[in-house]
Amino acid sequence: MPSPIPPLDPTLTELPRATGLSAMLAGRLAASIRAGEFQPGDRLPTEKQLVERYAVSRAVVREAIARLKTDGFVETRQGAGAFVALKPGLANFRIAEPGLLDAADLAHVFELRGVVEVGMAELAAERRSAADLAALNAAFARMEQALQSDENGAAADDSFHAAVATAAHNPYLAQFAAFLAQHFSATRALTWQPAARRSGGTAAAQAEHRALLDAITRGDAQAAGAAARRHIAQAAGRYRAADCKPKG
Amino acid sequence: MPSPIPPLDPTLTELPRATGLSAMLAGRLAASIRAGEFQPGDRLPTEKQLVERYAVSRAVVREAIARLKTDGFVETRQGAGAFVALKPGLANFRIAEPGLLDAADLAHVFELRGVVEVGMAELAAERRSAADLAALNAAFARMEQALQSDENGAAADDSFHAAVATAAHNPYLAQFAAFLAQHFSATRALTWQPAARRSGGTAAAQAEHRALLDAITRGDAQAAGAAARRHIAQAAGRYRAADCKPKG
DNA sequence: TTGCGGGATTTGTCAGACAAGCTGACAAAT
DNA sequence: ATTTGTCAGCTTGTCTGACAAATCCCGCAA
Repeated sequence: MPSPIPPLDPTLTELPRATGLSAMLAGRLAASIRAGEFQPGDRLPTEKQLVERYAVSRAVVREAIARLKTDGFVETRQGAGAFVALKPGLANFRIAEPGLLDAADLAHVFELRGVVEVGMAELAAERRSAADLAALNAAFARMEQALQSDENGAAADDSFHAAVATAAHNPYLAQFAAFLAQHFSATRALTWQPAARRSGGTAAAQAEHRALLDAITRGDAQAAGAAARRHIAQAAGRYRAADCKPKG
Repeated sequence: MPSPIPPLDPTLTELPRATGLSAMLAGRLAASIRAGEFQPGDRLPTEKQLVERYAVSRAVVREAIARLKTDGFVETRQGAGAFVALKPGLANFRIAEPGLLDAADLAHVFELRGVVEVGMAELAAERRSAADLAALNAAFARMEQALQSDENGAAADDSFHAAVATAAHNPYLAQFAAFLAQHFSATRALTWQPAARRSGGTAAAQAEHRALLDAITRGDAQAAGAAARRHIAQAAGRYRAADCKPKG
């Protein structure tokens, strides 16, 4: 008889992982830049000054600076120094950790996701191949079965949205959608929780999935976009409802 | 197993823009991960092994690993080693340097930009304030003046698109649009070059700007989205035409 | 004023060392 | 036989010192 205790969920075991002095220093410097303490083009303190100021070794300082460099906040020139980038943070697009966003920011990110999903649905309707449709139908069928048998269809839900991304035939669009979706895994899990089953939320989401699938199958870009827009809006509504529930 | 990565020789450095040994090493390791030579969850070679294989110091190796860490490709655990992230490269969204994209990739990025710009235009039409409209009209007037007097209106063009982003009242959307637009500064400059003036391309772009401005002023989201879509499509067309021109 | 050293400064790289934390194996205890 | 304690070896994190390469700044000369 194996242990009656199920294995720990790896995603729940890594909370306090603010590893390292260099990460802390990088965070403080980035905060200083964001706060406007250093203007674009300004020179940062030298490594020696930072070593003395924060009482860490030069290795730590260099690692922190390197992190800011890859984040696009600073640029360094050998012999000259480290300078705040002209367009800080525009070298790559990054969003704060899922748990660190307040409600307003989350709404904005959700809206960005909606824009991308709508565009993706329209393109998917125009470009879907036979193989794309097969994948979409398979994922939909798995969600349908999960809905009937009270199983958790979150994985099938993910597969469905991934299939839409594939059908749009644009790897950058798909990668960005996956990047954004990452921040809303809790939302999708919510759709398949018992509370949502009882209130009809799960069935409503599935109806939205069906509308999207039908529009993509017909090749109706406008309808697909509208269906995606409705799906995202409803998901936002369900998320807000669940979020406010503890208050009464 | 033979080394899948050829040794690094600083004297044969291929890309002078990747300043530094650590950047080169980081690029090679990232390429290996993308190529699937290391699967998600796999352990990377230890720092000592990398030091011996590439004949660089441990500082270089550590800086390269640190870069991959902030890029979301690897995670390190003290005492255990460095591991390929479960979802490599999904910690942030990044696009290759403007000069390194081939035509197909560029088209995909352009399409992504179109999706975002359309959504942004729709939201701007719904949310624009009086101040937003004033900024839009000011930028449009500057473009109009540049068009009449044969000046370069690229800066005003940037201001106009930035004003649309502001009017959408979503900082994440605006930041992402700016991030993408970065890769197409050449396209916007193209619109205001003498060749475009003579062929009427500049005037056509201005007409598209006017349609977008009118729709946003009226608060007509659908028309604003359509105008933005047309503007991006035309810009793509102008860009392709200019790109193929040297061939004949 | 302009051009040109040349020393001082700063980042990039190297080397060695110790501390902190993990892994696996072996011995001891139940 | 299973569990627990211990330990040795390995790996990453941090510290220290040094040198090379690139840049900056200031004084000097034409």
